[in-house]
Amino acid sequence: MTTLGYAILGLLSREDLSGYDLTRRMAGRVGYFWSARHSQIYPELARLEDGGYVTHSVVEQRERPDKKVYKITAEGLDALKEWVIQPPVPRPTRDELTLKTYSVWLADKAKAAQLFREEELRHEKQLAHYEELRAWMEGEWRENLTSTNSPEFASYATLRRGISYEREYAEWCRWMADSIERRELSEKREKGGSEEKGG
Amino acid sequence: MTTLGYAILGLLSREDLSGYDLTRRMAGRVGYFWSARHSQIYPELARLEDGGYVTHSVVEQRERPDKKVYKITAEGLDALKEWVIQPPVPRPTRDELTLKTYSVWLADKAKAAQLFREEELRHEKQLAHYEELRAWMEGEWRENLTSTNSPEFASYATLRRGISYEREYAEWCRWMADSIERRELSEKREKGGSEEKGG
DNA sequence: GTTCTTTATGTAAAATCTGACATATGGTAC
DNA sequence: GTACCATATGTCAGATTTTACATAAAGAAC
Repeated sequence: MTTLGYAILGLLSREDLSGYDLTRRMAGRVGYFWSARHSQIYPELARLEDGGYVTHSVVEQRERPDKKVYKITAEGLDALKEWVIQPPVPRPTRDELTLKTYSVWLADKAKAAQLFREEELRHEKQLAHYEELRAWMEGEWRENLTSTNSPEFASYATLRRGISYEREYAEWCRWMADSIERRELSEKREKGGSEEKGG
Repeated sequence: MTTLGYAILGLLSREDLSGYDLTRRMAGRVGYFWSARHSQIYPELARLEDGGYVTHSVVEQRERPDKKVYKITAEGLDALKEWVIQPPVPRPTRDELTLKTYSVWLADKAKAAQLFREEELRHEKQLAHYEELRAWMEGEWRENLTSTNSPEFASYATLRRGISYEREYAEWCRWMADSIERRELSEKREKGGSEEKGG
């Protein structure tokens, strides 16, 4: 079983869904920390059905094409429960912006500062969106959040990770942009202001 | 050009290295936020040389096998400088522990709490290691860190990202473990206080 | 009526990455 | 002397992921 398989089972454990529904979910919610295109999802669903983890039934629709709605089986639910408590396989963290940072000493400083400023904004926007969701959840789900046995708690916990992740990232981007701007300014001042720059 | 190619150029812009050296670097430093095995690095070096981004010379050694030492070219350096200030291609964030969290409502709570406790420890250890490096850098590189034009500043900036990333992750794991433990306790209390379980 | 969009399900080619296989030098441990 | 380890460079099979190709129903826009 692949991680993608468990991601799909995680969604199907909450509600029956079609491949198309799953594809949309994989661009939100779970998709904050896992994602897949439909070209990965359809074949994976076939493999899951082969393995007995899901079943499907065809639902005929009037004003839309027919769809296959997938349901998790008892075996699928057991596999998912077991997977959840296993330590995650260590995967290397790949982050292109941090990799670029390693070579930032070579870069045009004005453009570099702008890059980090833009990324700061991007992460702050995502953070603001998450904070809205959080406020909504804490209001709407007040009772459900008191029990770790509710899917609502699980969604909330995932969102909390998203919030602290985005906040941390935005703050680091701000520190980077500030650092570059501040030091460029002080280096220009040292040179005497009206001079041109050199190597 | 692939991101891996730029990761290699980033290392070669600081010092000439062999494929073997690069492989070791990719498991540290840069490797904190990008990594590759030697089976990826050797073919990529050949492609980089094909594209004119690097050249190599064979260095004969007495007590070890000969090695190919790679050097970045002017074209390679230009490409790297340009890449650094380009916005990173948006990649989906994949994090298996957070994905597991989405299904934690199904899990055995004692085992789930233990999982997050272990992950908390793992990230705190990594954090402690990074903090040591930070203290060393701030002492040893005091002068170099005042200029954004030094590779030392770039290394330090990358490390700062590592530090805040690990701190954020450890804190969230702690919050998760605490939440699960606290709520499990209160639910047991509600069921009838005659059986007392620890703290 | 033709084009565009949303819903809906697939396949295929290519890129990327991991894990295993393969070879060779020379030092140290037993 | 032989087994193991660090150095050193490669290939190949397979898994994973992305991008593009492909089809089809029905409504909405022009």
